[in-house]
Amino acid sequence: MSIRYALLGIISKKPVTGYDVVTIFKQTMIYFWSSTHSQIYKELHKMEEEELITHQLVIQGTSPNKKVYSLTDKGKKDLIRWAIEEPLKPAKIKDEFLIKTTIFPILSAEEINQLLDEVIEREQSILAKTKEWKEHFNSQGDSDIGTILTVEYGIRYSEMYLEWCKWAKQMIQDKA
Amino acid sequence: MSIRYALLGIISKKPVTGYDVVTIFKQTMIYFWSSTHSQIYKELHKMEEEELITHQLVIQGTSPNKKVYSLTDKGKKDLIRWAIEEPLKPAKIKDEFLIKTTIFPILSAEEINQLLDEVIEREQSILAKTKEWKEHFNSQGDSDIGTILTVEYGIRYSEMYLEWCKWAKQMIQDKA
DNA sequence: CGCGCCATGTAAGCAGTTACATGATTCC
DNA sequence: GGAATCATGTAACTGCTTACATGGCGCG
Repeated sequence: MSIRYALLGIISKKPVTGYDVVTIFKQTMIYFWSSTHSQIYKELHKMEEEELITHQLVIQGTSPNKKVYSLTDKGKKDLIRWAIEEPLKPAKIKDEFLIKTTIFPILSAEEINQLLDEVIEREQSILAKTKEWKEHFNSQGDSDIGTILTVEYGIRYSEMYLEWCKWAKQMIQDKA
Repeated sequence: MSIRYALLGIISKKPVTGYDVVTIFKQTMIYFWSSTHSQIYKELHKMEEEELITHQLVIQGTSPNKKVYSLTDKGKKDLIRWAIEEPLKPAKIKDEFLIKTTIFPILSAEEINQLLDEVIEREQSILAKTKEWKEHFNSQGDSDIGTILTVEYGIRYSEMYLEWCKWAKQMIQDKA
């Protein structure tokens, strides 16, 4: 159900198409939520049925037509109500690599090292992209406090992860 | 599908009941995965059908009978195959609080502060429990490297989160 | 006598993923 | 000519959550 409020949050900043919602979602929210265009389009339809958003059809001569969504009053009220009244659900992480970590005792040193290197590479690449996005966002002169805070979260998360990997490597070497 | 390997990992350490699997899962894996007894019992049944695990029924005179599960050879092979061959899927986080963060611009200073305090309290309580579990685990003389690494991950994650919250509070004050 | 722990399961429903499906434009 | 981007959707399936359901034991 929270995906709904993530999308309402995006639309609350400015009117956007479904396609834009997907793009913005992936740019600004992958650090703490995940979804696909498939789920997002469905949720937009549901929210429109419930009158939380409306759309205006924009006929574009040549390129495909598009629906530009904006919040209704009801939508804005519901978004704020959710933010301040709805009790916080605990955060959920699903990280396969950490499952693999639990069975390190039955893997060989090489296998463990390969896995760790793989995950370090993955995380470094994510961190680089996040920093790039932060630079891009800063250079736009945009100062949306929400975006500033969540991008920083993304960076800190990746940095913590990489530190932990480095520590884990050391730990394993010491134990061997 | 990964939940399966989390459970196989638990059972690989020593034969356990479904109830034990649930308990151990919640003690050692909540930092990076989430599930419920409902899903776990179902998955155990499926895995037994596929001959990755077997059980022995233990009749307990007075208390309810229990099924003690252990890995089959097939199960152990599949677990290791998964760990070293299956490509890593990216980690997924679902954190409602960070969705709320994105709409800070439409909330009042008090509302934001209340939300932040709430989340700080939540995270402090999680961190305290994790540290407690680490102490308990250390005092057992157990030195399972998987557990050492993942508990440390849990602690570092919570510490990062709290640091970020503190930073966010400062940031919001500076902007005001 | 009630609460928490041990112990196991099922059913209904919602959330989320993957694959299928289409098509124009722009840039190289 | 082909790839990337803009643009929108549906179908089938799997995963996950919430609620329902039961019951004995040990402790205070």
